[in-house]
Amino acid sequence: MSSDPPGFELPLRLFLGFRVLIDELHAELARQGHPDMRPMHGFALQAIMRGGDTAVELGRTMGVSKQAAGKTIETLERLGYVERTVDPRDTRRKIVRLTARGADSLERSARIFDDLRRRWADEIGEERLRALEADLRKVTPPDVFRLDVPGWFGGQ
Amino acid sequence: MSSDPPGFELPLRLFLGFRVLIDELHAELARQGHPDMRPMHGFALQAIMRGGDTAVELGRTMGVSKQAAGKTIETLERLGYVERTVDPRDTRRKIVRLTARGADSLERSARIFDDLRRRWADEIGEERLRALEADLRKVTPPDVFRLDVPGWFGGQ
DNA sequence: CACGATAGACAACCTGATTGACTATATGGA
DNA sequence: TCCATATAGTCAATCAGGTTGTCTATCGTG
Repeated sequence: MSSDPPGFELPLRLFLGFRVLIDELHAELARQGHPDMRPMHGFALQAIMRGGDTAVELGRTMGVSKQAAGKTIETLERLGYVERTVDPRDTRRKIVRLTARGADSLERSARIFDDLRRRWADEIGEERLRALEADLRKVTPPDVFRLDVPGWFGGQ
Repeated sequence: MSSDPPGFELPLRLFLGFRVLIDELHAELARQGHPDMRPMHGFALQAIMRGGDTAVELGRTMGVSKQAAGKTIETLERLGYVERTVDPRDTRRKIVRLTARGADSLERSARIFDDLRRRWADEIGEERLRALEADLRKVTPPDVFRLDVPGWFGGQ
């Protein structure tokens, strides 16, 4: 009977797989006119689309402080991916909205991710890829957009 | 015929899987007497064991500058995970070595990772888990320790 | 023995996160 | 109606971890 692989390989492979996909996404995004996009920006834009329409909301969705979310929005605004307008019904709030450029980057990202998935399917087989996705769904939280992603690696 | 899942789910699931394992590792490490360990520390300690016995070497192994590696070593030294001695044959070099505490943290990590892997195997089946690992090996770089991990997310 | 390469340290700077404090605006209850 | 409290956004200080550039000490070789 063959022994199990060491447990430490699994997280590393998961991370490497993630990293490979994200790196290829951004290499291709750069080729398609979005050289300034960073991994975090895609997550933030997604979070903004799904109801994170103010700094506080975005912070809640991404699991960071409202100040950090505000800085991210500032960066995205400077890069031309979002714009802010005041909420006429509550002048404290500043509504964040994707610009055409922001929407374009998300559409291209979706297409590129589909292409990358197809390449993995070619490599390991569509059946195996579906199984891999189904298995990961079993061992990860259901809501894929509640990432709490930024800064959890290494920080404090 | 059923349509493919959207491509963007794959990287997110990979990341979430990674994150779940790392978070549980560190929760358990904290319970076992290593509350100060951060994800990066584990990688650095591993890299130090595998031939990264000076700042320059560690930097090369981890894909960061020697200055960044030096800062990491400083942190690990302050936390009591490594110690530095001068190389008697080359007084420029300062040899980094794991302390007993550093070695203990790696042994515990290995055991915890094995336990976590077993839990995944219970959940999705040993066969499926082996298939998942094998498939990921096909689509990721061979050397699992050359991560270039720090700072690639969001940087520039 | 002198010169080029290497190891480590120091400084300045960048990014992205945090907490704390402050201002302005809403909102709900006495 | 008015005041207390909660909320949105911003500013400032701080931290971690990364970068590049510079400097010194030491090594090793032609």
